[in-house]
Amino acid sequence: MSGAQTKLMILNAARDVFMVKGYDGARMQEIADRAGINKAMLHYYFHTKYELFQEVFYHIMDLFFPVILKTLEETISIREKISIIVDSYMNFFKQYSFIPAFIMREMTHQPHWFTQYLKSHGVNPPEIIKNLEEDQLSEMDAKDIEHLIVNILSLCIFPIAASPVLKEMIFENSDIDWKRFIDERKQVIKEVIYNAYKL
Amino acid sequence: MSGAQTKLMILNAARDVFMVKGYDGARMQEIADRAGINKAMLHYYFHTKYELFQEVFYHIMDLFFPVILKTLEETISIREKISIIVDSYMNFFKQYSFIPAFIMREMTHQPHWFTQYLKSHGVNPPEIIKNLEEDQLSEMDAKDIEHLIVNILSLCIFPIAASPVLKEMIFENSDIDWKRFIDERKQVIKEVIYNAYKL
DNA sequence: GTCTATATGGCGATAGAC
DNA sequence: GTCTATCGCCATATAGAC
Repeated sequence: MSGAQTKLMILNAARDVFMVKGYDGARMQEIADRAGINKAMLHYYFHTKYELFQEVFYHIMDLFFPVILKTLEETISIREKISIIVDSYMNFFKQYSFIPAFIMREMTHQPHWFTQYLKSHGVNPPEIIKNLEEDQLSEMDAKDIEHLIVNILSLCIFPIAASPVLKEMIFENSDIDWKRFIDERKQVIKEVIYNAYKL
Repeated sequence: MSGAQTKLMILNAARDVFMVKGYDGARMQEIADRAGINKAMLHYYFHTKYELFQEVFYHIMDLFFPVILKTLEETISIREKISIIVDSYMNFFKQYSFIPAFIMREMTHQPHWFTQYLKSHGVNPPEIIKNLEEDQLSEMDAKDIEHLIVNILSLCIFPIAASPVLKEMIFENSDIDWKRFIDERKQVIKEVIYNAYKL
């Protein structure tokens, strides 16, 4: 098998294991088994566990972020931006529901990975806030916009990150009810924000 | 020193270490050092690492939950309940800001600890939702209340859990700005919810 | 590139003297 | 109750043949 193919199989296997076990809980043996190779080969392609984790982490972030950044740059109303961003988040989480919990978990482990990634991709919240403040016509100031952004992130991300508990406690682990709930949320989040900020 | 005192010192040390490193990342040696004893003593008071972690986890939960439960049982309007619960959460997080991240982290490790704790303390969301639906006078149905509860939890918990990233990205790690932001949030969350649901 | 075998170190846990 | 010393295991990582 070619090196590139093997490397990809390792990255996929590593992603699956890190996702469930976290960095400390993951075992190189389990990653090797899942990739169908032996431990020595892991270290041939990725010298250390740390290096392997970093590659996995950045690959996941690259799935996640470009969508959001692109939306923010479009020249549309704040109401439309919110609509597109909420849809983007929720559609993305439908497919990759494990990512919010993964990021929150490893954030406490290495908070700087995440912020360094964001900065290296040009994310600059103070600038985003300033632009939004100038763009729109209502009387929101910078402080209101800070809260607006955090509110949208909270409403989109938390329910997915906490889904194991919410699903069990509220819906007694019913897949059907949970799916219905998540499908409803796109519209619910938009209505909450529009009503709250009169957009 | 008396056994009870030593045990308490171990629990405090263990809490601090588990909080930062998580279950898998925590080291019994580090806990012992922080408690000012040696490793053998840890196993004298708590037979295994797992047993020690469980005691720490339940102690933390006991700080956290009785407040919320008591509020839900009071005979007041839904608007007043929301006000008290948001205040309780945010006041609590002011002192114990590490708890949301800790719970979310160990939730993925052992989702059942958390739900079992909730159930053993009489938390029963379907019943809470039913009671709220019958209580109040507006036209909210059960589905609306499910989302209302998740929305409040999201707005209160997520910003605290994600604080390392938010603080760095939005406020460039300024303690003053972050404190101001958190102080504002109590009122912001209530206004968002009241406006969104016309309460 | 791929394998087996092994090095090396750190971990949780225990034995046993005091 | 408290200590020192150590066991036994399992983790990451490497050496070296093919």
